[in-house]
Amino acid sequence: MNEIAPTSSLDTLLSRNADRLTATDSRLLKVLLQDPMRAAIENGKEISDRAGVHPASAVRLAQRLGFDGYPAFRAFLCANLTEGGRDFGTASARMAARLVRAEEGGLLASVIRGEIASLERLRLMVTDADIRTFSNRLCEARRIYLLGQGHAASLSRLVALRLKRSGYDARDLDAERGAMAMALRGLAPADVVWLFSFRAPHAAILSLADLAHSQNATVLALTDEASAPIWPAPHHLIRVSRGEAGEPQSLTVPMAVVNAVILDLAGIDDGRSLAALEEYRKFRSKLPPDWN
Amino acid sequence: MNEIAPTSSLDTLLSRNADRLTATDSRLLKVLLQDPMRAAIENGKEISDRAGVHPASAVRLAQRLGFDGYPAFRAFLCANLTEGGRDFGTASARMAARLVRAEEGGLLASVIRGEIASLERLRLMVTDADIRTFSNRLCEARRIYLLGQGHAASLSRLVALRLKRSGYDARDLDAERGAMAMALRGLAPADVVWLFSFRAPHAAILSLADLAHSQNATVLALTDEASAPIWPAPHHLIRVSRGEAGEPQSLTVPMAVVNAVILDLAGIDDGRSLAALEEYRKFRSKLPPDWN
DNA sequence: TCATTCATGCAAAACAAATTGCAGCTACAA
DNA sequence: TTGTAGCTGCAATTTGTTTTGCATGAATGA
Repeated sequence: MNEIAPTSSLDTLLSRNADRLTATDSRLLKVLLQDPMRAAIENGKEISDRAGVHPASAVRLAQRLGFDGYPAFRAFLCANLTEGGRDFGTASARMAARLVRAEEGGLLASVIRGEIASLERLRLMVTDADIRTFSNRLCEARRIYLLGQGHAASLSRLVALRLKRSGYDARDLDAERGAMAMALRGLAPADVVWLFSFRAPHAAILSLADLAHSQNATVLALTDEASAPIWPAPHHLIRVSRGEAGEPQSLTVPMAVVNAVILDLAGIDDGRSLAALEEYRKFRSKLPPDWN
Repeated sequence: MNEIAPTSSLDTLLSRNADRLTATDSRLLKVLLQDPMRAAIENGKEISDRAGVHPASAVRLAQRLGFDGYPAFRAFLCANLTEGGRDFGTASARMAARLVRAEEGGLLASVIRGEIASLERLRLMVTDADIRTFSNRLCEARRIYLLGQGHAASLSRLVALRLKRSGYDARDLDAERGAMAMALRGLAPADVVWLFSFRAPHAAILSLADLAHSQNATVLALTDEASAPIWPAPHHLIRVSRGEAGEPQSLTVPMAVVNAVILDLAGIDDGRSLAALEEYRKFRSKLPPDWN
């Protein structure tokens, strides 16, 4: 059997063989193209059942298109799907879509609308009890380790800074790349590890979750809907939506969550946060004004 | 076999059975969670091969999680993947949930209200023309240097990351602490320096403004009302209010501004941003899933 | 009208995946 | 040390999927 050039797409493949395709093939292709994602997941029998044709026809279609057999065809579909990025809503596609929509009432207004809509949705997805759980764990923690990757790293950095100013021993592990083993040396059951993940979790996140579990430390996680689950499962998880309406890259929603947690923390830690903040302010005012 | 409630997510499923899971299960789950999409496409044998365990272990994992067998588990993964991506919960369900929670004036609700109020005020303080000025300068820039201190550093980090992904030569100077002289070596009139300052400007901000002026580079600044003036004065300044109503430490408002700028940039740079984002996505999809 | 061609379904065979009993192994407790 | 429980891989079995030979029937053209 002749082999399929890895670059050729399903479209070109179909148009090249358009004349050779039969009525049954069309029925199959109709079903197949209607939901390529599903087609990539199912096997030949399921597809042909859905198309109302015999499984043998699926095999013959694959062969007519130049594949060795149905499995080879399915593999091709999968490759097209994951690489070709059918993967619903790519970053650039979403940005483009947004550019179009931004017409009405100006760009900034549209961004603001989106952020507000995302915040409104947050109200429905997270409860005060979720916030309280997080602040309780932080309050009890001996030390707090924070880790995020990519955009989430900006957030973990911010949280580390604010927790430090509130008198907590917080460490942003992203700031200690390359010396992470050193930083994590003393990870103990009394410690809390707080993970931030907004897409597929980076290996470092999973490794840290693993390590934390093995050391019996408490694991908190703040993720979005797009994020794949973290394993081992965190002890406490807040999952927010950064979706559709909002600017997908924005950290507005997760930032609102951490703001609420840090604020709640100040309410339950018997003045520890407030005292530390006050002390920090005083200390800072004594320094020459150009110090951090 | 007990059946899986259709609502339960993989997360809850895993945490519910966390204690029953074995070392082999973890190896499987690690592989599986690293690329759930791929896992949903592959069969039990392929997954277990990739995890380096016997196919039987994949079957047993599925059974331990309460499924009849591996195929049932895979079906569950697929359902999670296709539904999770889409809008879960109907509009009416969300409306109902909202009515229940609308009354309570909890902490999170008040944080959200504050953030929204701040965003509303932003609309009045900044115009699309301001945004456009920034995006124009960025678009023309040969190279973009970013600097923020304290909380603002989280923002400059985020902006640097996003500009880089949009195909611009952006450098977060905070990441190069100690080597700043090195990083700024080639600062030229064609360059843009973007400063972020939300309180009294740190000495480094002022020095950089000074240096940029002496080299005839363009200086942009994003500050808040509390910030003392930057001197020499930046060529373009956006000043936002993070005040009273909102959580004063929050970066929501300045982040909305940078989101708008980056979005506007994509609209005026003739596809440069969109092409770079697309290329980045493609490149990324070719890497093993645990790379950043 | 008849012969040829080709698409299709059927069913059997070949192949691949999933499942399960079994035995070896390890960890832990008595 | 010995026993027990439980995890794991192997291999045989069961179950499911894919492929192919064959028969049917429809369409085309001589």
